[in-house]
Amino acid sequence: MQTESAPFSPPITSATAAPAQAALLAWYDRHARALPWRIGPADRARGVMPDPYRVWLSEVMLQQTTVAAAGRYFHAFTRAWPRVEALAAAPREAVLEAWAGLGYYARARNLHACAGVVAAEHGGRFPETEDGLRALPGIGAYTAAAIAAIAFDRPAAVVDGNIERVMARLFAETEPLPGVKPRLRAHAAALTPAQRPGDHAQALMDLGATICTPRRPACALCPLRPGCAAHAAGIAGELPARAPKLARPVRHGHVWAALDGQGAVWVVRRPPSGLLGGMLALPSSDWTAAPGPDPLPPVPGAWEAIGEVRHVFTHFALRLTVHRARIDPLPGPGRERAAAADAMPTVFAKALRLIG
DNA sequence: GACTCGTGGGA
DNA sequence: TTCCCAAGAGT
Repeated sequence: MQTESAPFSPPITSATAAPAQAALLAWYDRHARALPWRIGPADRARGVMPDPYRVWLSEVMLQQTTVAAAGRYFHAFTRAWPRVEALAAAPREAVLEAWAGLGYYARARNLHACAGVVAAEHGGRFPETEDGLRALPGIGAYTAAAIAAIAFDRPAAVVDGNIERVMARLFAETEPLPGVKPRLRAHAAALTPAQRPGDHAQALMDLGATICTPRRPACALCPLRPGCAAHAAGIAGELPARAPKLARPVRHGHVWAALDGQGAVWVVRRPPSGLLGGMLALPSSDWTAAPGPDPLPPVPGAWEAIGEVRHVFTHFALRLTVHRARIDPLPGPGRERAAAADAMPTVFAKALRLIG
């Protein structure tokens, strides 16, 4: 039933929330992105609901991560572990290896821990309430609300970066992030409908990803334009405001690639928490602020410095001097080089590419 | 509230 | 090249 939305104009209030919600859902019915983990609006209207396991898995993968990057990993994970019980039963090392390259590795550690709790303490079923979900490892305020809304159609106020941006513009909130977050959350909660809350949340995220974009928003195509205070003021593209960001320091370090005669490379496992925690790696020095003299290699040998790898983490940049030597037999566990690169965080994969 | 914690793609 | 930042969580 396609109804002409009633007129609404800024500021959106309880009196005009309903027309805005209707306009948004009508737009979503026509323009929803087809995503591997999503049940589209047409199927949902027929009562088809998504698998909570797949919703959870996708939401964790999508934390601070693009849809394009998460897609490949989503297919690999669902193929290897189709259900939460299978993921819970998998060795931790296998899960971390499958996550290698996707970043923010605490997500993988928490993912495996969460699967264990759901399988062991909840009979393999995800809790349906925000509070129940929020208590699980790796599920914070956003992810709990997203799963509750998308998987269980609960009217939870879902607030991610997209929705923060949409709310900042819709209500012309000019105070910078992160201080303005509580106000944006309140707006999102007030706009959450009792009907189709899952589609509403996904509609706002799609709108933020395709129309209400960070730069040069396509306001001409936006179903919420009639009620958008920022558009009315001509400042949509400038919101949300953000606190100025700090410079990124540079750190320096060394990695050693010990190779045997069969093309295997010596691999180590990093400490279980902290940066790249629990991940497979090449032996490396501490990473320090100044490029001091070459430290002692982890084993004696004919080490040769063959180049430098540059890599950027969230809060610092890294320059690693890469050393190579023939060490046979290896001093510890080895792995074929291409397979090792696939199982390691990107900074070590770069070093392995360098040694050719 | 302020830090820590990855990566790749686009402008 | 450089900057921005994308479906945030844990401490």
